[in-house]
Amino acid sequence: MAPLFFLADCNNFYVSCERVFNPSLEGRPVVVLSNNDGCVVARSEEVKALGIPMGAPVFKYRSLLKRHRVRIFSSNYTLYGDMSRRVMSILSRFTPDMEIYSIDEAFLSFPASVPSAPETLAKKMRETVWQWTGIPVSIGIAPTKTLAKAANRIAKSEPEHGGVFALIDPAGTDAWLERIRAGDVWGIGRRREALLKRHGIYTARQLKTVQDDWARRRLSITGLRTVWELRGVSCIPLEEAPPPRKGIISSRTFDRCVERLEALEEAVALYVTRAAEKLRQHHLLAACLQVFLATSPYRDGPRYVNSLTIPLPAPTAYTPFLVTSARRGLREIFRSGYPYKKAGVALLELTSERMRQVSLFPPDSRRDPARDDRLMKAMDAVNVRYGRDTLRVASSGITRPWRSHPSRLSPRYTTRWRDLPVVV
DNA sequence: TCTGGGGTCCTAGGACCC
DNA sequence: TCTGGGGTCCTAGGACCC
Repeated sequence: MAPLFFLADCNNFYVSCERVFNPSLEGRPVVVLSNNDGCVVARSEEVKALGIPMGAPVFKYRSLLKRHRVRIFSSNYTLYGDMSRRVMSILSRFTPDMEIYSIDEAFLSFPASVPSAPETLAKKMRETVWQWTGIPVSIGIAPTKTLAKAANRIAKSEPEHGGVFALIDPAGTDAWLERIRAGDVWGIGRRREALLKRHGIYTARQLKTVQDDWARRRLSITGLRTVWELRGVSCIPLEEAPPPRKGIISSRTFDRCVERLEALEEAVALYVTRAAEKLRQHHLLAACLQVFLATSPYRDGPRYVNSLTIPLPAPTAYTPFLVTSARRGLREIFRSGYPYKKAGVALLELTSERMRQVSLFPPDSRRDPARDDRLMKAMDAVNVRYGRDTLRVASSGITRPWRSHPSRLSPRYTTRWRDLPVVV
């Protein structure tokens, strides 16, 4: 008997996090915005009903948001990350076989023999998460991950099922797949949906019956897997241990255009600082650094997009060296006279710091890497204790006029003492 | 004039996910 | 005026090898 996949997915996760600590938001329209307060990235049901799509640019919907008195929040990733950890740790009590798929979703697998009534088990999971965190979760159950995703969609869209839905019996599954658009299937994005439409394929049910060689040719190997998974053949296994990370990116859109090289250099130095912090947090070293900059893809006028990949002489996590390399790279690709809207860096070719490759020809034999490590440890420790950027490289700027400031941030209720909610 | 076959590796770009 | 950020994987094409 094949195992069953459960997909537990938090409903409107960011909005739900805000509501846990601010019950006055219950039953009212709420959105959470992207990094620059530019786009809508989470919507309450009331907002979905207004027809505001995911990713909607705020400025285009300003009047609609205002008219319906939508409560607007900047994204508070510190809060969402902490709430996510709580939800995941509760889910993990139900099975050791769990894959955390994203900040608000986890796949869990059970041998088909174990849950005699999978829906009952799922309802128990749901109730526990709700009771212990206040976050509503929906759960889809099926013999493949792709079908579990589809089942989850049904659980969410049809509340009469109590937030849990199973697609287990193959005969019944087809009738449900008939009602799901092909573009809503996990793994079918905009481009593939358009291609499918051109071939008369509109529903998940139709997608399931395409010829294998056609799917392989037109949708690539990943698309063929999707088709098989819709048929109930599991092709995408549970990944319990997260695969090693391939890269760390840090980038930001500016809230207005930046033309000066000096400002871009500051921004890039800051992004490198953030990426290097993450690198050390994961006990990794980078052997390669990429720096990129771009004008706005939305504006008319001259466009310029470029990037440069710089191999580093030896794998490192030493911020000052990474900053110097990135700034040098930036100066190479910078062209004056363009209104830049975005810049960023990526750290690539990551290796474990325990496997440090010693160079036969160190770039600077007078430098002692052990000393650099100690300096970074000290800097990280100070910044953890006294707050981010207490110690930083001067090249990342002092006033940082190019930086955007989210204006509708909620308190960090669960991770900062002075933001702790008070019950009166 | 006529110019092989088989293989690996790297990169850029595309597509997808949340 | 104002449009997110951080990831992964796949494919095609070019460079290179013998």
